Amino acid sequence: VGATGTRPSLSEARSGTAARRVSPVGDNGRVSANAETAGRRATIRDVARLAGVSKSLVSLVYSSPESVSPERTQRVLSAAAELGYRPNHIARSLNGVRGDVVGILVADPHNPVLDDVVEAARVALERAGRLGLLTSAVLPGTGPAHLDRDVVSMVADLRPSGLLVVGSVPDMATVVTAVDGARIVIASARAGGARDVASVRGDDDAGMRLVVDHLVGLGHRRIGHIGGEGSPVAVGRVRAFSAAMVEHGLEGDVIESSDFTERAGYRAALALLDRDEPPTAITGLNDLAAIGALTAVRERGLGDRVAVTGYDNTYLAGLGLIGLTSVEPGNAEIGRRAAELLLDPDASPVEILVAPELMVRASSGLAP
Amino acid sequence: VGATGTRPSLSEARSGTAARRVSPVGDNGRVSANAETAGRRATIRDVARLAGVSKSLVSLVYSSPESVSPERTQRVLSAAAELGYRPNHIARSLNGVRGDVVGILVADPHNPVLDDVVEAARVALERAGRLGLLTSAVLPGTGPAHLDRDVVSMVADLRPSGLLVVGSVPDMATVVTAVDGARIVIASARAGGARDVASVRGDDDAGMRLVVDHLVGLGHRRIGHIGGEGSPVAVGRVRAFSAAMVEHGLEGDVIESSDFTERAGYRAALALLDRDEPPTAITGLNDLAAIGALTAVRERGLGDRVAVTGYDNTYLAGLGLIGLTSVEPGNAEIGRRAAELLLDPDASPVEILVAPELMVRASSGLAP
DNA sequence: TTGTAAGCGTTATCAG
DNA sequence: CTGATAACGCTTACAA
Repeated sequence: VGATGTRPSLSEARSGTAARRVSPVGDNGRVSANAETAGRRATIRDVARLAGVSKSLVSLVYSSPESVSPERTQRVLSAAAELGYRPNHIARSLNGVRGDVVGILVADPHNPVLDDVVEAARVALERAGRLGLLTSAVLPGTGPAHLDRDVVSMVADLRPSGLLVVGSVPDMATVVTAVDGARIVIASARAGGARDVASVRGDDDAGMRLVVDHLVGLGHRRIGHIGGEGSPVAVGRVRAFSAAMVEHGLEGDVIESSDFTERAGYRAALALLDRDEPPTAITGLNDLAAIGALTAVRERGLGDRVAVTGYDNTYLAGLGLIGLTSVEPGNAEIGRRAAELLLDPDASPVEILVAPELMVRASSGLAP
Repeated sequence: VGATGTRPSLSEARSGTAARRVSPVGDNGRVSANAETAGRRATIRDVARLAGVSKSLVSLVYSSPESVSPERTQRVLSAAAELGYRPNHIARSLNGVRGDVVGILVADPHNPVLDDVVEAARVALERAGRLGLLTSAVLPGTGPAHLDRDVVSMVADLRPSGLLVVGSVPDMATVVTAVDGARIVIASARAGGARDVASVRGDDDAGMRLVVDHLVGLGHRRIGHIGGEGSPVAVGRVRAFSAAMVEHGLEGDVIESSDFTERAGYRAALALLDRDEPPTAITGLNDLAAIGALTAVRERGLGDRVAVTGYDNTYLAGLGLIGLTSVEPGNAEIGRRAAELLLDPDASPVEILVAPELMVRASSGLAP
């Protein structure tokens, strides 16, 4: 999964055999307890009754197994298995317990970059035996994105032991106060004003430097950048681009783009190409804008004279028909390290930068 | 009460005074209310005290507002606002109430097609004042995808009034029994064996017919299809393709693809082009496979002789450098109608097919 | 080790 | 409309 350039699509479904039904329904003959459990989820009480122990003991088996005798533990566990019992995290959390639930709040489910981060984090959480609850924090639809406070407070009520925020969530202050007490880690975004919040993100300064070094190494001197003021990420990348250019004694030609879509990238690239001294290389703040630029460049027949680079190394960049040089920000590592930070009880609110890598493809050739 | 105006608003961080922990017992005297609420979420009791009404009345205001006098309603509401009170859905659900929560279980968060469905559904749910909780139902990582039972049972414990399953979730039987009693609607997948479950999906038969009609209309006679046995969706589309061909008195050339990635589509297309009588048009079961095919076709310089079509009309298809003719399955409508079905109390477990639309782009031209 | 009882925040019921 | 009380499933003192 997640191999660069190819990605399975929607259509694959898991055509497995219908899984064995571990049902709470009373179909396990001899137990007299089963009459009660018909039609509803088995509770701790049902388990206790079947195992012939007390309710508290059952609870103990799950919370501190070491303090219960192996024999009784076994009795409880097999009773639980027979009834298909699963602890009710909801009821548990009502008690104020910060248990094994970890909330994952993703800013934009559409964004494939965030998906990669989330996926890696979920794997890490699952390995650690935690229950990662992935939710979308942002309301879709009308107007500018805004925080879904209902969802946030619901997750908060669940008393997660930690909260992983992936991407730029609109109103972090609310989130922070809502889950008051849980550890928070932000992935793929800046911590912003939030206090005592750890964050893990890609090192955009290093990434842009990789791009510029690469292009300068190819002989390019006049290099343009399509970016702008639209978001913290965009602003950071513009700065990083300019700084990297200065390191080489060059001045970058920055053009602002209204948004960061293919179309906007296309238009911005045309504007750059129409300059008196047009750039021989164009860097995009993301892959989509860069693809728009690439389209413009190829349309003008400049495919082998003007280099184009993207950022994020989404699977778009790896498609054969596109072949866009792009910066891989290390999303999997970002996700993994964010999860580690969340799980490590004595981690401090650090800010971790993950080192990026340049994926060179056909779109960036030698300067003319 | 002394609390008036002294309680910090929610947006104001509690950075200043460290939250004093107040013993939860024995403090319900006449002590000013604000002392108690420091450091913890306001509860219905806090609101009742501040508004000078009973706990039950506060509950009533939220559950059946019409049965409470406007004056008291106002008192309660402003007290709630002052305290930053939000009902605790978790506690509510413990009680067995099927309230305004709707669970959304998405099979694969990576899949942009499902994203579109989910987005439309969330908008519809929000319009209806429901709280849509978007979660991922499938565990990432090792091996074949399998259902995250913990997440499912957690959502079930929330006692959602409805459950929207988007995409092909591995073990529907478990899901159905878990949320026993809630209405379930499946979007963008077949109901499978599940009983009494409504479903909304694209009409793939119609979609494939659109494709074949289009190609035949362009003069194509030898038409290939890249698809296979990998999933119910793939199987359905193969059948639909063959049936549509038969309608025109033609026989389709179907080639199986190991998976449905760009790379696999590329290989399959090469195999088709190497036939003794190669097809003049290639239909892919999805956009990604079709893009692989398109790459092969263009590589061989057959770009204007061999037509290629995709399915799903993902944004890949619309990119200028790709320009892939594709079937738009109406994902937004699927999501919207699924949400409607979920909300309508007397909807029956129907199976709704949404009519697709063909988006013609540069990849499908006249037959030679 | 085990059992008992209180309590988490809410809703439902029911007599005032 | 109020106030009291019992659930919901679970945890956690505290007592046996």
